[in-house]
Amino acid sequence: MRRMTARPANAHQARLLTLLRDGGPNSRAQLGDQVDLSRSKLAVEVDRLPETGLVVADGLAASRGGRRSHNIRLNPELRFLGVDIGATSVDVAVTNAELETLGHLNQPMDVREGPVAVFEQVLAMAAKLRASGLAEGFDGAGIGVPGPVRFPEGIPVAPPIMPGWDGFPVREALSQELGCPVMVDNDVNLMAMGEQHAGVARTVADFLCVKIGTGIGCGIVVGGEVYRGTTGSAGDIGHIQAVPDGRPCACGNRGCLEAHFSGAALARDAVEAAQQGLSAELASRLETNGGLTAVDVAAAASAGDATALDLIREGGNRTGQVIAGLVSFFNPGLVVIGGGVTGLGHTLLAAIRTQVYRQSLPLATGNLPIVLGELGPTAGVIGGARLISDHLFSPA
Amino acid sequence: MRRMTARPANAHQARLLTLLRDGGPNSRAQLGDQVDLSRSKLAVEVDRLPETGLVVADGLAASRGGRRSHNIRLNPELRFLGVDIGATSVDVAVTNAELETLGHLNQPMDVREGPVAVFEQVLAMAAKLRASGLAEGFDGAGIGVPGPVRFPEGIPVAPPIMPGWDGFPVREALSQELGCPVMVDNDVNLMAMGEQHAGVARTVADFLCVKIGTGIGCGIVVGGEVYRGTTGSAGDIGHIQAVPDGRPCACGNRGCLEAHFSGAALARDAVEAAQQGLSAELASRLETNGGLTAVDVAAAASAGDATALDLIREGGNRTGQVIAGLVSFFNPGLVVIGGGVTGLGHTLLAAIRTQVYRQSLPLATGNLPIVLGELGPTAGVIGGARLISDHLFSPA
DNA sequence: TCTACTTTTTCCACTCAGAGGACAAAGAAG
DNA sequence: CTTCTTTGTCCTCTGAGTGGAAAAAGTAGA
Repeated sequence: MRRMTARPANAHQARLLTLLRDGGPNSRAQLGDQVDLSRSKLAVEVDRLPETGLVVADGLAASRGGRRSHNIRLNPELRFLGVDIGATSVDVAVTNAELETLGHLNQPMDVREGPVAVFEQVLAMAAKLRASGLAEGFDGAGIGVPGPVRFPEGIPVAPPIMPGWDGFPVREALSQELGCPVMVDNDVNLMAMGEQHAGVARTVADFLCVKIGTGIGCGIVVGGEVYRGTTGSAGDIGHIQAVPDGRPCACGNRGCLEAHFSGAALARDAVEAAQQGLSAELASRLETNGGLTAVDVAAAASAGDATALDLIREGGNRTGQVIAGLVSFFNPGLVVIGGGVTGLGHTLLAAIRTQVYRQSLPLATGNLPIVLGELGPTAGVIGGARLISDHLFSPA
Repeated sequence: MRRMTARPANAHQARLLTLLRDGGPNSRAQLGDQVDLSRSKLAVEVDRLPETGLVVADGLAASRGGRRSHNIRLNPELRFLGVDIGATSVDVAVTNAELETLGHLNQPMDVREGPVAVFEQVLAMAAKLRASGLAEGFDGAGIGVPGPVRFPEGIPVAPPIMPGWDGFPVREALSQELGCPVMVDNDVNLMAMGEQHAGVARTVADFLCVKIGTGIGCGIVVGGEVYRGTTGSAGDIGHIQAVPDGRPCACGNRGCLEAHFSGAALARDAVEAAQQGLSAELASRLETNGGLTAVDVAAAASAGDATALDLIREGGNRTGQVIAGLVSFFNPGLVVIGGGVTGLGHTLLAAIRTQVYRQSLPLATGNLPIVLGELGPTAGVIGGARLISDHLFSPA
């Protein structure tokens, strides 16, 4: 039996909830230092907070030189589910209400199998996490899918790499199955929210989060809020033209960034190079595994293989050129690089940095850090938990 | 002697002021229909509004079937000054508090002469407008400059085409000279605000406003608010690489959009074409005027000159490619094209549209209008008036 | 142990924004 | 001249929130 939780009654309670989420257990007095409310008003709101089921008392705090204060904290039994559906694998994690990961599962999986098959898998993984004692049930879930989403309804729209998902009511269906509130968003937005909450972007209001996986996307954060665009497709930078008259892309155009550099493109290029005998390292790996992925290229590169390094550098240059344009346009305070190819590490990062710092104007790049994401594969699931907690911790 | 005006005391008054600005004179009853306040509260706020000096009574309204209501309106004596400093000319206009243009002057002028010379000119133009009886004095001024601005302080920063302006305290200096509040912003942002207030973008929350003049810039509006970026240089798209290893640009790089298409680049290309004997039309104009500008190219094009048309088409293609990338990234609800080259009209627009619709994904372009600005050279000055009115009509 | 000082919490009186009803004022329609 | 509608004013009531006083629960030194 699932406990029922209620949304906060007003903006004050919402603010207190986020303070408890981001700062952990806290005394009433300390909360008072952080919000701008009179003692009396604070007492009233704090007293009412447990009625929502989201907050519980937590004993006495240490003395600060006088009477000891009462601690409160978010209900430690609350559980959020973060789901990050990638093109070729799915991550599912359980967090507590403070968005700390308690358990994390990853499984290979092809999104093209369609929503029904994928969610069967996701639900099985969620059940497994529950069976291992991490949760009795879920109080909310945040789902990331690799394509544009009509955000208010939580429905994917015209996702190029996910045929069969167009119009599928993800939010409603999963809410039914899980018996809890669900929010759905593009996976890059979730990654951005994850890095914002617990990663490198904690203190930046305007930043970009470029995710290079099977495809390429970009989370856009404006004033601390994710920007999704008019139809929910903002950040879809994989099909920006990077090479005039370049390679044909699945979208029908030529020279798209994604056709020249992405997990898929990199793997294809590596196979080609191996077959042409350009790299003994890659050729032997191809023979051993029967195929190559970005991971193989990363390994070959760190073994010093020149061809692998060239592939990474060239891809980084292409990506860097596109990012340079976005930096000129958007003037962010930070650029985060993440996704599956993060394993390519500093070779990739150096190539991207070179292009951006060379091509964008000094005013935009002067104080612009370009860094790898801190959270790796957990960014997405933490972002999912963050998404649903933002929803549940806001007034109804 | 200038009257003193005060800022509204609270958000309700601010809301009423913008309603009066955007909807003109209005009866108390009609205002009541538009705001969500009880009659008593509304009466209190409306009664206090004249204390600010911004609002005056305006007789009785027509009956709506019962007792006639009292009209109020923004003080008809209020005057805002809108100043749009371009690279090669300056526009100065006077508006009333409803942001209607009462008088408008334009003069050629080179920004490179520096802020002192330019503002001497601007003040002379403002004095001329005042002398012609349009204003006794100014209650506020909004200034647009062709480069990035540290917005809160109103100080240009590192403007590439305006040497000598870096760090000049425009806001403070002009506030002194004019004796009224002043706000300063990038000229493309002003154009965006102008088109938002009185032009094609009245109903759109997220849009881009591309201004092609001597240089190229882009105003970015997110959720109805201008987005300025971390250092105020957002929208600086003139130096995005449009042509790999293309022409050298003043910024030190090669292939910048601005180096390939802008008022300046177009004029240069036209001269070159004329000298090479590619176009009799352009050659004769070159001989007559001793030089060519975008206006000549526009005239030649509408006379059917093939070379001129080619120049415009190629420029449009370049610009369209860059815009296509921005559309994929930003997913706007509208793209406005404006600036000095608007005279190139539909040839340019068609080229841009072709590229954008071809290169961006259907989800982003499906319902995306790409249109010419409606206000032409008045967009900037109206935007300036809008900028200062937003400031004056918000609680202090 | 006792005393003086701090910090936290509760209690209470007070202010203020705002809502909404009653009613007066002003006009329309017959 | 009467009846109905709309508009504006007045007055009371409510609920959010503030800030002071005092109680509760500590610490630290004599």
